[in-house]
Amino acid sequence: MEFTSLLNTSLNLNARPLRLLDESLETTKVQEAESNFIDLGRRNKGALMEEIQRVDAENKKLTEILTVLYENYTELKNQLMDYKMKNPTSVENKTISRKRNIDATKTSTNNIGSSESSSSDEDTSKKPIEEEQLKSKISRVYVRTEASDSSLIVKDGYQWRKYGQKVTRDNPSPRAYFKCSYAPTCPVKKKVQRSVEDQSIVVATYEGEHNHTNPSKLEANSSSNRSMTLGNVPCSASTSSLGPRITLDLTKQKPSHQETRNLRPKVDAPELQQYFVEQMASTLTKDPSFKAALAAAISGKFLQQNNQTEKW
DNA sequence: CGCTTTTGACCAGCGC
DNA sequence: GCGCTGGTCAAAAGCG
Repeated sequence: MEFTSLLNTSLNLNARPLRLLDESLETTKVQEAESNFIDLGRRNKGALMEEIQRVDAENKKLTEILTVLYENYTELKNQLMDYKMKNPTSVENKTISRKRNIDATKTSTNNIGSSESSSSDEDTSKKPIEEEQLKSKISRVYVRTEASDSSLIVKDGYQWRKYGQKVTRDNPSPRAYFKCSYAPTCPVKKKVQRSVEDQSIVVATYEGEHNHTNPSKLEANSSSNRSMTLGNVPCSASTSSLGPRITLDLTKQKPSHQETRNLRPKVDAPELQQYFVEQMASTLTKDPSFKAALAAAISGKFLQQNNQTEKW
């Protein structure tokens, strides 16, 4: 995961120069500032450029620190996952029944950060092959939504038909049952329920594999799209009737990260890729600090361009 | 009118 | 055998 290197942490760079401009305004006569704002900018141009360079260097240092922190976090997370894989029995209740055992295993892994189900039983040799195959096709995704939003809808690009809803014992929020309705023969089912720990997180459990292509992919392919590569993560941007869309291909990673990929095999599923993309876009657009930073960056860019045009 | 959602009833597995 | 629980069915209601 090289997301940190892809993140632009320099969004606040322009905040300081703007503030510097305001401070300069206070030291000069207010009337002069109002009558000749641009002239003031010229006089402080040297100081501004120096400040920008200083902030830029500071930003690079912070980016490096952030990168190191994220690498340490990823390393720790991998070690934790590795430990869980090697000691699966430590989180299981051995006395519960086989059917309930599956649910118990799911519940035990019902934490943010473990984005998949990796249930492994001790008596695997006794189980039918079909059940094993079915279990291997169970995947889980976590969707952060508004806690007040009671609709258990997880947009993953496929068409789902709700066929039931049930209140379970271990969770006060109801569990919704969905079947894939895009193809009549598609056996995929989906269970959606809010997390017990965090009501703003919706847990979607997928069972089976789609025997058809993702409808949203067909739509995306039909529209004009252009591809680009951000670091090690290829992605593509496209426009559709629903608005601009950015797609990250999370299946392509560096060879040195094969271990990490093995720990999260379910991310290869196309519906999960779609889900992650939508979540990232949703999180970014909902974040007010991101909007503010983006606005500051854009306004700063305009200010810089104005100074350059004044210069010519 | 056809499709989707809602919701109570029903069924199967399991523990006691 | 009975009760509990999760999962599914199907009729009714809602919606475009």
